[in-house]
Amino acid sequence: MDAFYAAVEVQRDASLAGRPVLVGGTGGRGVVASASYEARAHGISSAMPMASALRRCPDAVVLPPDFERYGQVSRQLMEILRSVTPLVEPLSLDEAFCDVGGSVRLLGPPEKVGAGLRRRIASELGLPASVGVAPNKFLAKLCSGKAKPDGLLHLRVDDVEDFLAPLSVRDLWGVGAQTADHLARFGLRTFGDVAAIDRATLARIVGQAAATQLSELARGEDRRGVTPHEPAKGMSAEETFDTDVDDPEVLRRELLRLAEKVGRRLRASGVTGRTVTLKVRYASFQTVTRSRTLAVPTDQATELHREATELLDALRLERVRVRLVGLGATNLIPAGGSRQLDLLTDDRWGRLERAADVARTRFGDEAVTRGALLDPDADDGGPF
DNA sequence: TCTGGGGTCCTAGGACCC
DNA sequence: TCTGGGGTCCTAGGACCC
Repeated sequence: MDAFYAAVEVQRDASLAGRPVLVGGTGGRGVVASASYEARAHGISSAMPMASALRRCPDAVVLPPDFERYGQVSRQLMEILRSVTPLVEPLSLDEAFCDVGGSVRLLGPPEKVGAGLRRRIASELGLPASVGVAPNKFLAKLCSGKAKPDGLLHLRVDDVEDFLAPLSVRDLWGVGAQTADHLARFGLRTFGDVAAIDRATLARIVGQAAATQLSELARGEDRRGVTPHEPAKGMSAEETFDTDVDDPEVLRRELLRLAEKVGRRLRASGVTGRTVTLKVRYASFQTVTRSRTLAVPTDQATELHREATELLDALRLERVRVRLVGLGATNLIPAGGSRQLDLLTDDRWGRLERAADVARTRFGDEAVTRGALLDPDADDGGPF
């Protein structure tokens, strides 16, 4: 999808059409998550601080993100894609790979399928989309990027080499600003440069794994299949404060809120996490993580919070100013694997949190809250 | 008004095991 | 008569993607 969040907002409010629209953080430290093409004409791009964006374009309309809405539209989008093939692999809310190799006899050539999808997305969702049609995932993604905005690009096998050779290494999946600079120091600026260099030399520059990947991608080779359902590897939540925090109680309370969020999502997905990670970003922007792997995986906020606060205490912050805290769970394991343990132990926290899930599903997210999260001046930082 | 939030993957060192 | 060679897991950091 093109400028997805901004486009959804424009579709919802026609008075925004033709105007520079920015979706993103509206607080002092917000960044642009999505910018309409009118805003991009002013040099605005996503991830830019909102304040800088507004200096470039003071007339821009700034809207906070509405992820519930984007999620709804995303589900409709994926349904449209799945009407063409069950082999749909979402890459994010607004992007997916579709393997239409098996649908040719039924639906016609892939470029015709792509054009049809664009028409349906425009008429049913009222949103612009771009499509890349190519022999593999990497090339298709590359083409969809080159097709933007609101276009379709079909790359035929015979044209791959000529098409790729002059492209910047920045278009290689996995090459960002840093790696591009690094490659440039060795005279590697285009796909052609990377394709031509021998792999052992490339490995000395970017490491073994990256060398293999970049070498193949630069030649247009990508053997990855389209896989509809990859289980999540981790779940996390983090919060950047409007102003830096040096009060340990505030940090602990924020971690409790984040633990609730992560715990709920673990339970909703039916998984438990064995490794808990604390993330702290200091005012200096230096970022550290500390993690601990548990003997028994958990999906409970109380336990996530306890581990995170222990890791926090071990940092011995001494009122250092903190800009962000985050909490994550990785090493995910399907829940229920250790149900016997629940029978043997007194699982009151687990029952309590599952009951709260049910209440929140029925009565809304605000239905159940921890006492410790209600009054900033109350409590000792412990749960409830 | 300097730098969000949710992810994935890779590297590298150390512990530990056979 | 001072120390091999895997393999796996854990931890911390960093690059990158949307």
